[in-house]
Amino acid sequence: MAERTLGWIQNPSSFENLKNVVSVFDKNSDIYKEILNTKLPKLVKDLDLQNKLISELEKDPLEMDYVLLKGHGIKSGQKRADAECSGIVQAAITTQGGRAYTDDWTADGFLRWGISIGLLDYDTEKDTVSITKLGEKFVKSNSEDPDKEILISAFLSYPPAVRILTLLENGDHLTKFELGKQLGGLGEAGFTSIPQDLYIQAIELAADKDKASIRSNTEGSADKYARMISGWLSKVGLVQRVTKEVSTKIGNIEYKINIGHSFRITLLGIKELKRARGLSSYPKTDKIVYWQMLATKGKDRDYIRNRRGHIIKAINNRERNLENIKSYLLENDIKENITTIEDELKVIEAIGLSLKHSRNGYVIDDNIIKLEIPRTKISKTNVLELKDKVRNKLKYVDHRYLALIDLAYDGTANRDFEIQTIDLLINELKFKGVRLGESRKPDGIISYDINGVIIDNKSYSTGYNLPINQADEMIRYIEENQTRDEKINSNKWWESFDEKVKDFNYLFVSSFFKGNFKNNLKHIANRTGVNGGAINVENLLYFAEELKSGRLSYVDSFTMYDNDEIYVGSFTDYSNVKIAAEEESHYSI
DNA sequence: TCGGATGAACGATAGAGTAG
DNA sequence: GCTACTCTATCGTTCATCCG
Repeated sequence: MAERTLGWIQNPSSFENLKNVVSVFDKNSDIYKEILNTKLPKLVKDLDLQNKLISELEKDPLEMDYVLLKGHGIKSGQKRADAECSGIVQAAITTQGGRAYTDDWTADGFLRWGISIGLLDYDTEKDTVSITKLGEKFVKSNSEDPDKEILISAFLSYPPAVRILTLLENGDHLTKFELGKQLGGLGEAGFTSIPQDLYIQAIELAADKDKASIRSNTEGSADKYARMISGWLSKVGLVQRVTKEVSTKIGNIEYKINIGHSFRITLLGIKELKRARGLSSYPKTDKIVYWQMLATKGKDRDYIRNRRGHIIKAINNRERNLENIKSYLLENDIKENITTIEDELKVIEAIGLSLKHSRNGYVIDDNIIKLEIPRTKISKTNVLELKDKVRNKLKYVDHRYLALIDLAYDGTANRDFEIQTIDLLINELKFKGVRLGESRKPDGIISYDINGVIIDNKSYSTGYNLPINQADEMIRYIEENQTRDEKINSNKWWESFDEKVKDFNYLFVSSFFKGNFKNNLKHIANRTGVNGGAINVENLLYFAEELKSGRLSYVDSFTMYDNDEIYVGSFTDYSNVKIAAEEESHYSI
């Protein structure tokens, strides 16, 4: 079975191009003829491939191979911009720069789009795509209003679009960040969302020349999904794009910026949403839920897809309580605790399914089509084990922050790890703070009353040994903060500390610590006279839990920096902290 | 900004190498 | 010479920001 991801679409937005792509599956369309007779012979240099693509297009019925539709990427060493046309769908789209074909990723996006909203149909076994009745109708329609009508019903069969409409339903005016945060995997890998107030802070603290690029370059995947879906919905009149003024406080000053990617529902949107739910005389709209849309990224992708898929099956049009869902999962070789199931239900809701909760349990009352769960048994990795273990211990901290575990172990996610760590400390907890994180600035700082902490984040899949150059960098920051001399560092990052902060500590945060890090912690303290510590992501979350539950006071929390690794030992029901630390290699996959 | 475009991470896979 | 396994180079998939 081919590895595919469906349901989440990054690039496509133009209805015209969407129609071109669906038209590829209609032998009578002009696009079909042009691709077959002109574009492929001209654009595909590799003659073997050209013949393959042409004979694929001449098949009857027209059920085409996903790989040949999408095409492939580049040979190693090549630039993407130099890639030749290698797929049928690539040839269906003329690019922004005026090139006669697009790249494999955008082609993949258009295929995903057509499949996800039911204009195209995907066969998981054969890895092929064909056109649906609705797709045929879309290709044949040749004016704007019927197009819109078809697309509205297509979008209403796409759960993430229903999710966006539902979030806006009560009249809220939401930005792409506010929507993205509540869409899909809720912050997990593949669904990153930028915390809005950190975005505002970043723009406000940046030099004028940098503001525009921060605006255009700071966008998580989920934020982007929200922007694209809202964009489609606004083109068919279900939502309206209205600039929103948002604000946040840094210190005692309130900063305001405008975010253009903000949306409201329209009257038509409310009406169509009701119709999709079957609340009028219309029948309920079927929901297209491919197994391939239940998770998108990471080693545990297939395991999570199965877990979510079985939970959906368990309660689709049948009410079950948590215990019964748990046993249903067990029958399908998935052993999970209640907390995990509760969190998964939130994700299922955030994907856009209609989850109802009553005294007797949970039910999804959508008519779900296309959901087929493969029978192969998959076990979870140690990172997911850790995540689910910590999940079970967090009663106060929002489980969204479990994403920190993914990020800490994902060596490529350093920036997001910094952002989400500061987000946890200032938005979920009561610290004041800022994420700094540019060159010659610490990753972030936090404070509470007179106490301040300089924070350094490092995401590493195999653990962090705090090398001496990183320790020296921390020493430099501590000394810069002590002398506060503009001549030494002109960016004056220390001014982001509240004025009353007098006592300072430092902190390293990573997946887990190993090697010589303890000596380097002591080295930092000896050199600067400032005490600090290192905390692994697991204990960071327990630390947050202790603070949020009130079992640990903010003032007392500053006594924990004693130039060693910080364990949250007082944690109830957690007697094996030390053991877990000694077994750290256990999580170092 | 809109509507994609890009470089890169990382898993999958095929072919080369090798122990037995 | 052959099988079964490992090791490596390349390929394919999918972001997570980037950008004309």
